[in-house]
Amino acid sequence: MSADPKVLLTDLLQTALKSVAPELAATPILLERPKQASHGDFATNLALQLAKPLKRNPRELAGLLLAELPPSKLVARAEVAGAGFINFTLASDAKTAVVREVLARGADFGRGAGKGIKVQVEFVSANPTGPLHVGHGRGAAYGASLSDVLAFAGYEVSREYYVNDAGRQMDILALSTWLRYLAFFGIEIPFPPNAYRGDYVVDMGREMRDAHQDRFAKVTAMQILAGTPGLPPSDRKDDEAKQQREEHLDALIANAKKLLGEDYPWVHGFALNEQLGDGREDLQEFGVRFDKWFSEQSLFDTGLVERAVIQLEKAGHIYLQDGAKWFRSTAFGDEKDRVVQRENGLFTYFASDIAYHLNKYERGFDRMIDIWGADHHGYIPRVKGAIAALGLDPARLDVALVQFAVLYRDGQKTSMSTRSGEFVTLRELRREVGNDACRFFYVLRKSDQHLDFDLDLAKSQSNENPVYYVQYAHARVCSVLDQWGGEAAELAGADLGLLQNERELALCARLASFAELVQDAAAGYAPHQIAFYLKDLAADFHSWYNAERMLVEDEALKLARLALAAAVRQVLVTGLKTLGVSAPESM
RNA sequence: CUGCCCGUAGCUCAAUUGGAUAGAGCACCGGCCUUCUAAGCCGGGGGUUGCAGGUUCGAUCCCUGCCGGGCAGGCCA
Repeated sequence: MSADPKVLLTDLLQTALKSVAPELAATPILLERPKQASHGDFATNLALQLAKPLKRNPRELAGLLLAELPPSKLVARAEVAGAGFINFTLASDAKTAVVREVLARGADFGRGAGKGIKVQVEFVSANPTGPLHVGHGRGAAYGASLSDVLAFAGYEVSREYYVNDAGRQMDILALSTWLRYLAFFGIEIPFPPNAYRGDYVVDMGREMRDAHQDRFAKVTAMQILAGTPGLPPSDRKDDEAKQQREEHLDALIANAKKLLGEDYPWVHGFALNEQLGDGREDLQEFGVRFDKWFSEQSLFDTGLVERAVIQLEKAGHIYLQDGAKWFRSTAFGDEKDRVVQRENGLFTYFASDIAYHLNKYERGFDRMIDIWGADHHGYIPRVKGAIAALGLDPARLDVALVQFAVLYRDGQKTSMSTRSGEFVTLRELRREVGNDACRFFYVLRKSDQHLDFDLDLAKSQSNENPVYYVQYAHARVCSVLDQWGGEAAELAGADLGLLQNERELALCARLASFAELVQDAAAGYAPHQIAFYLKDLAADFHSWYNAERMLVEDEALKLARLALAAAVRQVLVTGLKTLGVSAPESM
């Protein structure tokens, strides 16, 4: 017998449909759980759907369907309501059966059957040029939770971090580190304003000195500055001054490469590994793990970037202009064409990104999800365009945009400038509010919504804090089961027919909707739905807890209630786990 | 100027993807601890879903036009 009432009702309706309107037997049967308890446990709009093609009154059709509906012991009541809905109320046996199922399946309750669909989720992918900040934190929390929800829903998930280890930004970091290192030997030039100025760069310089003494310091300030255009006055903000600063920086990088020679890759690699390692550790502490760290440099090393551009060229989507190679992305809906190879022969970031996505497709993922900061939204048409131009299906790629998080303290916005060096790092945020509150708050909003992150609320150990509210429900169950002291096996045989009051049946209905919710959250890339569900489940539990006692004299009733409590605990644990939040046994 | 996203209770946000009387939390008011954890519960007030049209049995959701806010528009990443 199918334990799933939804499947049963679908079958019953199918039968009724065939006899009422055989020509429309293919009409999809939608069953939803009404928001209002008075509308029963399930409702269908089938009659409303049929009304138009049959040109008949929906309420009348609903009545005909009801008349043809085969009877079932699990259905206590079925009635026409509203504009033509059919509402079903389940027999209480059918409602409470879920408790036994939760206890039997344990951590697997709610898990979707394997779909055999391979999904890759790429997220964070921050430049390893400094500490992760609170914006990356949201991408990390969202990506990790989404991945876990997808995996739990039955997809084969691969979590990936794209490491931008090639390109100018890394050179700037290497230069910055070297300059800080040199300062320890009294070799100093004015520190470029557009280089990386954070304290962590000074720390890396110090580490270099401690490990290698003056090995990289056999130069003079004069040599480093040789041939550079110099810096314009710091108060000049015009375009010409900005450009001169960039040229100055590039000249310094060129000098560093020349002066360090074979040591330059060492310095570059040192800075990269330090920052990448720091980020990896940061994320690991945050409960965020990746299956693969994909190197951008490897795309150049294996010649894939070149191959990707050649492939586009062969397909006729590349043209030459002003000495550069342009991809005709306007042919694929982009606003303007984009350069893939510069006049100086260097490939653009876009070129390696095309290669990266080509590589993803070649690895055979059925679906790919890129999680980007919302400021990159303009980048979507060109990437999808390039994928289409390569003869691949862009619909297999979804880009999920994550809006910025704004921190509030004492009702005031806190600054998160990345330039000044006073930006708030993910690590600082985690230390201040704790990993659990961090993870939960980050996914408490739809990802494409701006997030106001209230630091005071996240830290408060009070009923205002939704994290504690959910965790507290879990701790309460633990406490009661602990005081009972019996064996879990005793609960499996409890007489669930004794669960009869409204709050108990509501709790059962909530548990029964979990698997469906997981599927919805996965399909909509919406882990926030898990968070809201857990809040609702906790609320149902707290309400029941205050209204009824579990440890009552009546042995059978006690077991039934404890079984329900244990089932609630299991789903709380499962749900919190997908969000990366702990479930403490006492608080 | 152009493109994308957003606009829901005083505040922060949901709304089963087009469903029934639009829901929570905070804030405000009033109750509940000699009984399994009061980090909890129960009750109350609070809305023309930015505005104006359109599509249909039915719109917070889809289409058009305004108003307001955010982001983007490099041979940067």
